[in-house]
Amino acid sequence: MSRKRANSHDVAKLAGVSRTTVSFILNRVTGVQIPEETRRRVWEAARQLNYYPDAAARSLASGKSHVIGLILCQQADHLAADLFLPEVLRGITDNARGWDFRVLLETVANVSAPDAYLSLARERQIDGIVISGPRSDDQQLGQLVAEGFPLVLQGRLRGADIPFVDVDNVAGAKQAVAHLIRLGHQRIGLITNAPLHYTASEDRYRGYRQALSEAGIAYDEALMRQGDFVEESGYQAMRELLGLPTRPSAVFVASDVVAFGALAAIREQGLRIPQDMAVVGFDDIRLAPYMHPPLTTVHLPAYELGWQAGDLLLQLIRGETPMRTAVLLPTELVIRRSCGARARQKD
Amino acid sequence: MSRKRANSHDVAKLAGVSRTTVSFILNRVTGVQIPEETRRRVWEAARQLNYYPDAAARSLASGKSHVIGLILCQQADHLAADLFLPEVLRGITDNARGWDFRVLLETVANVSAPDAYLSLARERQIDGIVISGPRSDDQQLGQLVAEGFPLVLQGRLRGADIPFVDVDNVAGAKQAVAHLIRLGHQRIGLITNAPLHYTASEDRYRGYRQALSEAGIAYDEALMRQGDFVEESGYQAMRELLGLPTRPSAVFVASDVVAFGALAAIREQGLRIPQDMAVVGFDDIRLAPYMHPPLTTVHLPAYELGWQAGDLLLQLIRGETPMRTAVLLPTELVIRRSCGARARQKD
DNA sequence: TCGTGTTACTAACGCGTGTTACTATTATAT
DNA sequence: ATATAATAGTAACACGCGTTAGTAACACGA
Repeated sequence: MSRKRANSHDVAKLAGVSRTTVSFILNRVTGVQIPEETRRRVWEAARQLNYYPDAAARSLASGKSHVIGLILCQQADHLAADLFLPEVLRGITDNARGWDFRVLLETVANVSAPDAYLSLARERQIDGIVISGPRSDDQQLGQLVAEGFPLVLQGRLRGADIPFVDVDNVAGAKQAVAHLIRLGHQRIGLITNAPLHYTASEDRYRGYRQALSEAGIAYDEALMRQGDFVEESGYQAMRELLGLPTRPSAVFVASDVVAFGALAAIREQGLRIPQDMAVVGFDDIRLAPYMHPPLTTVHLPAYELGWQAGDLLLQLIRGETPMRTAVLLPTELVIRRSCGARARQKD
Repeated sequence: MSRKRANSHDVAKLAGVSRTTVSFILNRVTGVQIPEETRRRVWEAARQLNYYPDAAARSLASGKSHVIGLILCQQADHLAADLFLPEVLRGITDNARGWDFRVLLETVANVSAPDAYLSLARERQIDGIVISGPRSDDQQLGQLVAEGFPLVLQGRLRGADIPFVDVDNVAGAKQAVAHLIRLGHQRIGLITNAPLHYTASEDRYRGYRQALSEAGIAYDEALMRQGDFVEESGYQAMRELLGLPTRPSAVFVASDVVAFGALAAIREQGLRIPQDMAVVGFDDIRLAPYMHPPLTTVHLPAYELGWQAGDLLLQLIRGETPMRTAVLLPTELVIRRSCGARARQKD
């Protein structure tokens, strides 16, 4: 028993064929005629020698690494508050696995660093890249796009014509606010999920305004506050809204995590939810059904988001021209107790 | 302007030296004497040609991929409930980056699949591996260990002598329960974070029993329930404890997520926390300070966990013999409102 | 018998780098 | 003047695979 790794040459020798034939057979190359018996012999030899083709040699020869990069651009705090990452990861790795691709992960706190992830592409370590939470001030992004490197954004970037996968934030927010209006609310506050220069944040803000507009309710800037990803920002924003001369009767918080802080602020004032203040969130994090009260919120298909991003990217890598390079996934309003509508106890 | 990627040969030509010299200079090989002027010329040529060494060729030649694998073995539901993944990822990628290593991520729902991640190692795609949430029935794991492949577990596996990084679950749980005892509680319930065959779960159970034992309180099996990662399991378990003829006056829930379900169950019965039922959790998830009431819990250093796992693995890859192959990170009890001790309002 | 396919392969090149062993030149010591 | 050592490199092999172009053997119809 040799201690050394077997290579395709060893397999070829044992099977009594050439290395070329081994390659043809193990890679299931089509258009080559090889009798079943020979194929069997080669497979058996490979099994016997415990042969695994060397990934580096394969990449070098084929020019493809069979790896895609996933870049997380959120800064530390925001990343930690992203409760969907596990699902997104699962979605993208599941899809990649189906095409024999692997996923390389990189976290990038500072997008404007000279070489945060560009070298991954330049060194040919990856065949394509998914960028989660892209920033418009990202120089490298523009370069990669210009070079025609396969690239998909997870989260939209306004003003750039780059393939992306995102949730329909406008429609989702609109749905949430329309629901509150339907319940009779006229003064509806808004706490955004993040500063408005984030596309998702702006979109949810738009949805809010559209819903108001279509119901003939005037937009009142006094009722709007900007959240900042984390619970604390929701807590603070809500306190401000509660301190208003005439406070709103309902509030749409464009992030469940931020809403979690808002709920705490409302309870702290001794107000009842939803009687004194109705709340609708966004994201439908796992904890939402168990909040106090269970949170009405807009469901976000996290797994699907990752899966679709992978799908789109792999199409680009294969050189296909996808029918849609702009994928907007639908959301769904999940009605629980915090909005005041009748609903089941949990979930 | 040539459209093709530059390779080291091109750089050599432009700088007027041999390819070998280029390699020496760009890789900062020590023990080779080259005047500053030549070095400058080569660096300049590389810059000018926008040269990035090919990762595959480099791996093939050196036998090292400079990539480590991170395998997430939790099944879908449990993975989604793992709120620390982003922090752990950040810890491990941060560390890896410092040594010029990348992180390849794989999710594995079914550990007993014939080749869930083994091929990553066999194909030489990675130089080492971190396995998060290892299972004792994992065949591949044993194989890798037997082959001497650099491997670190994140989460302990009892009965196997494999390098690991984990949090000190026993001490943490003990600390939590001792705190409740100090507050005067005698009948203290336990809801585990997961079934007991999970090492972390068993350890926290042990810590619970140790604390009782040292206080001279008899262990009462009737007060113990097994959680199962998710909120719902905590909700159900708590309902059972509340249905007991004489219910406990406090409960230690060995997971904040599970505790979140338990809190909902307690409130549903109209009981007050902590007056009617004190609660201490485990993990210190971000939402803990904003729960109703803010949850007293055992802080878990997630970033550090990832960082240390990477550190240990990279030592093994470098062929060093780490001074400790068993890393137990300390926890810290964070006192908030749910336990009934006096504390600041938030955090 | 000759030419044309068809079947079942193989020889050999190319991918781009790391690295060892070796050389040519110059400086220094004897 | 000659031996020795330091300096500044280079030639050439190895890494393991994918892939193109080509070939030997045989069948078969004209």
